[in-house]
Amino acid sequence: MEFDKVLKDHYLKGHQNFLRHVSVDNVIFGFHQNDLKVLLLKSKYAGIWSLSGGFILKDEAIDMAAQRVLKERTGLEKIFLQQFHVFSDPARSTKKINQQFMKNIGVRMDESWMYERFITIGFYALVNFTKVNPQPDIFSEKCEWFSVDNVPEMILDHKQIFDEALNSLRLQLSFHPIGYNLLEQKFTMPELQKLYETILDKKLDRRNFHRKILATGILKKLEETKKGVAHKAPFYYKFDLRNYKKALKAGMGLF
Amino acid sequence: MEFDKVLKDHYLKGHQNFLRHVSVDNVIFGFHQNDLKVLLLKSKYAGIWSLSGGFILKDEAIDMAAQRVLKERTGLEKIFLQQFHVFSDPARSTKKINQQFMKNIGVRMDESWMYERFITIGFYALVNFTKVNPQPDIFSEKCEWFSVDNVPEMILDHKQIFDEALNSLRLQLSFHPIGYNLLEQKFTMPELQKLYETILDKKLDRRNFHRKILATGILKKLEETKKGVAHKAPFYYKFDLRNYKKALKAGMGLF
DNA sequence: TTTTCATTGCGTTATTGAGACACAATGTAA
DNA sequence: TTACATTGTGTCTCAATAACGCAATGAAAA
Repeated sequence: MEFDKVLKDHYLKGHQNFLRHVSVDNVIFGFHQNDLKVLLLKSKYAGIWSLSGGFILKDEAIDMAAQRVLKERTGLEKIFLQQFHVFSDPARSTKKINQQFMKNIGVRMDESWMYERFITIGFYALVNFTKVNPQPDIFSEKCEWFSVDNVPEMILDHKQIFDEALNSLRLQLSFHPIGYNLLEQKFTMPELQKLYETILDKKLDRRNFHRKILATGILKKLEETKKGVAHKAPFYYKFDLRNYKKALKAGMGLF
Repeated sequence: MEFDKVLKDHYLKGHQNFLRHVSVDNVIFGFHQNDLKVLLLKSKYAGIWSLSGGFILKDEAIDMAAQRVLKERTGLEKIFLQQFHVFSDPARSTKKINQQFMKNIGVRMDESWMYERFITIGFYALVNFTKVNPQPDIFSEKCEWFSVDNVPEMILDHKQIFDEALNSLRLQLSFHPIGYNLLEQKFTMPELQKLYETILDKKLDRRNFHRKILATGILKKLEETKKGVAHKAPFYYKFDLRNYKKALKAGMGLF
């Protein structure tokens, strides 16, 4: 089926497969070159950036729906996903944007479930940046990473959803395996520290960070050091998954 | 309209007013006689206890829906409500219970939106026990408080929702005005301590609690003491709302 | 009236933890 | 061979926390 036909079909008959009025939106976080990033899509029709969202199959749990959408976007499976808030303002799907869509797609307001009101459940995802191969889906023309402190204008209330996600990430830092999911398997102490600093949005003392994080026992030091740096080479570390999970359950109250 | 007619009408035509597939469930907490309690309803038709739930009007935000449902149940308005989790297992509305309902109410499975799949958004509410006048709604025969460590069997996944609510309450203790909403305006130090102990599910040192909580500056000591106790009478306190709100924003990391 | 006793308010001490900073070690680049 | 940015480890100070002592209170018992 050619593209326009697929899209029109989704607008006219999608409600046969999906629940009406409910969607999921994923805020996909990655960490690269000491910078926390978020993956956004540019819609073909709206011409503006948005989160990666999708709908819920009639016999599917929302977590599964979020996983499925995430896989379509990143190719990754079994990713860490966390629901954090439901956005339900009746005015959040504004008429203005819908009318733009309507004109572009050629489906009347009264013909499609897509123009009805939607309640969306926000998830945040933590992915390994280097393992992701961003692929725009059929509704999008581009798919790109943005630094979290330099995001573009977004569709609907997606900026608000993004802000909430970042805030939730901050609050749940002590209870979720954020480092484990965002970093490479091997990483250096400065990299881990930068991740914490970015999420918490504050500077931490290098030496105290080192001591505190080691004291938790969640790290295993490797003998290998990083190559090609013009100064003392830092050691690589990896997570001791057993201890890490134990520590998270108790909620390590660092920082 | 008589009762049976109202109910049947809701089953057959409710979807004209409410969103399909989405509901809210409130876990209503109160504190009385040094005991944390939860308000439950006993359904006329299922004959088993449940949380106070409801549906979302076609042009209503979920928070407003939760407030509306709460008012119908407790008579109270402008109550502290916090969404904490979405429950979406496709199997959560089990056929077994629906069939029981169906027989009792006399509406066929294929006739009613009420038998379709529901995703529910969990809220917890903090209310002043003495201001509540529990009133069963038209679907319920009874409405009663239960101690949180002695709850009865509940319908569907409501026990799981309740457990999650209690857990969220624990995690958010430092960020939400839990004491302010659950206690009387005037309260004693032992009462406040018992509330914290119940929610955290652990004993706290009486003297250290006293000192730490006063150090935050969120309390105002009154000159009045409690009457009619067979030992040294504790002073009454009330919250210094200005300082309390300021402290919550920063998140006081006590206990 | 006096004594008893559970409980409260306030205080002291010992231990732990956090933050600030010093300094030697490392390894590429000048 | 030296300079230099950065890392790994250690120390010191101060504040916060936990553990415990004791006198004061006031209704109930004697």
